[in-house]
Amino acid sequence: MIRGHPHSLADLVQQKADLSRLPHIGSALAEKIQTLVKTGSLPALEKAKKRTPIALSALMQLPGLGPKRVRVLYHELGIRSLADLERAARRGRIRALPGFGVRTEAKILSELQTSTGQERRFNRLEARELAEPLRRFLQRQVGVKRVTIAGSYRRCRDTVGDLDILVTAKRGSPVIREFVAYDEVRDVVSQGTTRSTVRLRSGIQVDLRVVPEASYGAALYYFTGSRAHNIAVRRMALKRGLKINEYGVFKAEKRVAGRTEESVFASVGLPWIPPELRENRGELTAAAKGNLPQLVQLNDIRGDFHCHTRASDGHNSIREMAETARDLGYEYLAISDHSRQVRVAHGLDPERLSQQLDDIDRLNDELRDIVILKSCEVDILKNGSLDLPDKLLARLDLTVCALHYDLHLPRKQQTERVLKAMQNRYFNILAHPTGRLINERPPCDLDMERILRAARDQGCYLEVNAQPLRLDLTDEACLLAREIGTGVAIGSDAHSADTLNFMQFGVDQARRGWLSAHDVLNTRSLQAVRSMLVR
DNA sequence: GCCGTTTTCGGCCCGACTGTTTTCAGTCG
Repeated sequence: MIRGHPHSLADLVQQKADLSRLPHIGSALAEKIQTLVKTGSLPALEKAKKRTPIALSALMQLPGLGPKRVRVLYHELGIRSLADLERAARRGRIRALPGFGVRTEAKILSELQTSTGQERRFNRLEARELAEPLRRFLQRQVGVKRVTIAGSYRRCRDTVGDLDILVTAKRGSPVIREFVAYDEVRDVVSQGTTRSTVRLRSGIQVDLRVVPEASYGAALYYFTGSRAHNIAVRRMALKRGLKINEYGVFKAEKRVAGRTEESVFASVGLPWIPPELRENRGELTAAAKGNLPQLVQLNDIRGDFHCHTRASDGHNSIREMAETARDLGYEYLAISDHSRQVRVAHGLDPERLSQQLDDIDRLNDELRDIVILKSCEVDILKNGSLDLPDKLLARLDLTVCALHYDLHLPRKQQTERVLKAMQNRYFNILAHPTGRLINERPPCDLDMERILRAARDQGCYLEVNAQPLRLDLTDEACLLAREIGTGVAIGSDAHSADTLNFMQFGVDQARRGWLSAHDVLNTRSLQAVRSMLVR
């Protein structure tokens, strides 16, 4: 709850807000949070640390070991680290413990060999490339009707830890046997009659669930999650004397819903909630009040403000990019090559940019059904000034401004840097605001709330960068933008014509942040965009 | 430790798979 909250709880404590009004925070936690913020330490935590070695939590990371077994290992054998565990297992001391046996001991040893301890998450493109071939494979199996990838993949999270696949099939279908025999399977974790778990060579875990067609809606709902959302809805059901499981909604023994997801939601008096919102961060209250947002869709997108050509580090010409954009149904496409500071990407100096602007004029005279906008991905220099002279920026239709260097500045300095850049009247869109690269580079330290407020007040926009490695803003930052009332622009940041369609990933991210078409600049007509960009 | 168009006390989502134990606890999603 705290991690997903748009505001820092420390700020809320300073403002003397009543924390116990937040969901899942009662009087006890509110008091502890206050103590933590005010004193920097927490007596209850220190006490718990004394009672239980903190290292024990590492043991629970191992598949098959939970709190009960770790407790036995610690109390009976004094095991408090992975090294202790391995030693005990090799000496055959674990098999004698109550609740353990020879097989469990062997499994522990084998997990110690294979598990790295830090399972990585996969970005959306990686996940899609692993999931789609498997989905097609399952679809071909005898007796299979539907194959749907559920879980965080369906909720469009920026990364997924595993794949959850739902299959509806006739009784007796060999789909699970075929699943564990899939070519990419490295090892089989479990295999039953209705579900199975495997690990693929890539390291990703895949959970397969097989249910009859009549349970499709209930199973899809259950398997989509999130867990927190499911638990909250099952609670609502309990209050109505209903039970929800993956087979349907039940009143006593009688099945009253479950063929579709809509029927499951209806059983607790709610409209269907889009998967992207199912995180138990307010969607249930909103749905109950009829206040769900009308989420932005790919169809709403009328143009793209961020793409590259061969002039900097892209792979296609302006014409090729524009024609592809036209084929995607866009009204406009802004060419935003790098500015000179970004030398590794062959960034444009004033002379080359000005040549490009002339080229765009000529192409616009020639091309029909698409307007090319003049833009540039202008570097924000360390002192907060822009990398190109105002005189040249004035010739552009818009700018997409970004940090590429000095990403490690302290929070205050980094924030001031961006705020100063934003004061330039030619600054329009802050591209990939935090600079994070998923699994590669952490976000830079920015006071996002201040930046969002300043952007709103000065008529600037923040980008939701659609590159699967970036997805920056995060969904949480989108939520904050929505609350503050700051507009966003979804940009593909395409470096080739065939990746202009990464736009979908950006739209998904905006949807997770509850944004509607109204909140997104590039759902507007060209005429509206032109006037909205003037500061 | 949270929560309450039943409740300020007594509940707390639900089911599959595995392995150990002979009917189920532990773990997981």
